[in-house]
Amino acid sequence: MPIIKTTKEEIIWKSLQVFRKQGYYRTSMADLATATGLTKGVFYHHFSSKEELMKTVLQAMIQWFDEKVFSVAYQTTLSPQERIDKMTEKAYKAFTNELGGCLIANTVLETAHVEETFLEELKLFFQLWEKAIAKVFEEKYAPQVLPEIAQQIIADIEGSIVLMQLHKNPEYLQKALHRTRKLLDRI
Amino acid sequence: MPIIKTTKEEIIWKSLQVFRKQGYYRTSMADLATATGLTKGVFYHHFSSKEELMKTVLQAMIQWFDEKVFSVAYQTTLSPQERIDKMTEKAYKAFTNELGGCLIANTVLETAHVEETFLEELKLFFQLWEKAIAKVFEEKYAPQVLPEIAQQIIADIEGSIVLMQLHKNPEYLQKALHRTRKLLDRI
DNA sequence: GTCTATACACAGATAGAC
DNA sequence: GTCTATCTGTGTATAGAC
Repeated sequence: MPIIKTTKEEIIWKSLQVFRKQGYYRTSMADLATATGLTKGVFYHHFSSKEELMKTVLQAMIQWFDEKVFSVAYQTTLSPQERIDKMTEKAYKAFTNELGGCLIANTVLETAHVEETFLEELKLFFQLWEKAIAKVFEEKYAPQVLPEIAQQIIADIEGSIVLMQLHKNPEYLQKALHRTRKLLDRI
Repeated sequence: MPIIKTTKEEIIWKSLQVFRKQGYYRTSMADLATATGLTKGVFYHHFSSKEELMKTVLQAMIQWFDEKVFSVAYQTTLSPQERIDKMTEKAYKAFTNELGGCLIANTVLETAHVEETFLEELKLFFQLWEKAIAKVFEEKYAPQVLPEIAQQIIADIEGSIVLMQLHKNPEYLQKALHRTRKLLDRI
């Protein structure tokens, strides 16, 4: 059996960092090859196209969030406050690691008006996020207002990430997450 | 005097639409030439580079917002409620015309980690926006909390634009603007 | 499986005719 | 001022040696 130096997992994870920093269109296969220490030839051995790679990266990102962040919402042995704090902490780390930012939101603004290719994955991410928030808030808010509460929280966080990126200051995100917590305490 | 078929103003405005739809990196000079009905040669006669064109476009966009939207905040003959409603209406139209979206936020996420080129313009936009909101809310909130109120409103709106773009549904933005109004009524 | 070399299209930008 | 033609670099993707 040949020794595999770089696993597919590692390629995906490193590619994700590059896409998140540079965006989809700005990132070339050469950039990705450099970042992973491979050649373009090897890259095309693993993935048939840049588009397929991006889809795989997005799916990996969504799965990671689902397992590590959104899943906390369903740990009903914890109180809503405890769940929000735990989710908040994990989300904060995820959105501020390396240079920071949310690959999903970046990709929405970059591609949504240009191609339909990634729409399904992008929508799934926000759908899972909204459901998780609704689960945590369901004891505190009426079912009719839950969707808008969740959308407000997501919008506040994503918008704060824009400001965070612009000013290179994580405080913007911190404050948004704090506002989320207050929405749970208020009633 | 030769007849100028396409004025610089028109080139800038049409380029803005293309940049907003496709993003900075994805947009080629050929795309811009097609959109304006000119040739690349003519384009480079007016602008020395794609970068210079983009800066000009961003500045035009900021000036437009400043004159048409943010200026309403300082019309102190109107009540805060009237000013918010007027600003909200204008902002809604600006963010939903054509395919919709906010060129400034798009450009932040696309370029902030890649190059410093447009940082100054991008920061100026949010600075002017924040000041305008603070002006409208100054009678209702304490000076210490005004910056965070303004940032929360901006974040909510920009995040809602992401969701609007993703689902191609302006209702997300509408709801965010409605929440802004409620922040003014609440106290 | 991993490399080098390369095909082919298109990017940004320029030259020079009219 | 506006066009056509073109330069040079880089993009995605592939072929074929090892």
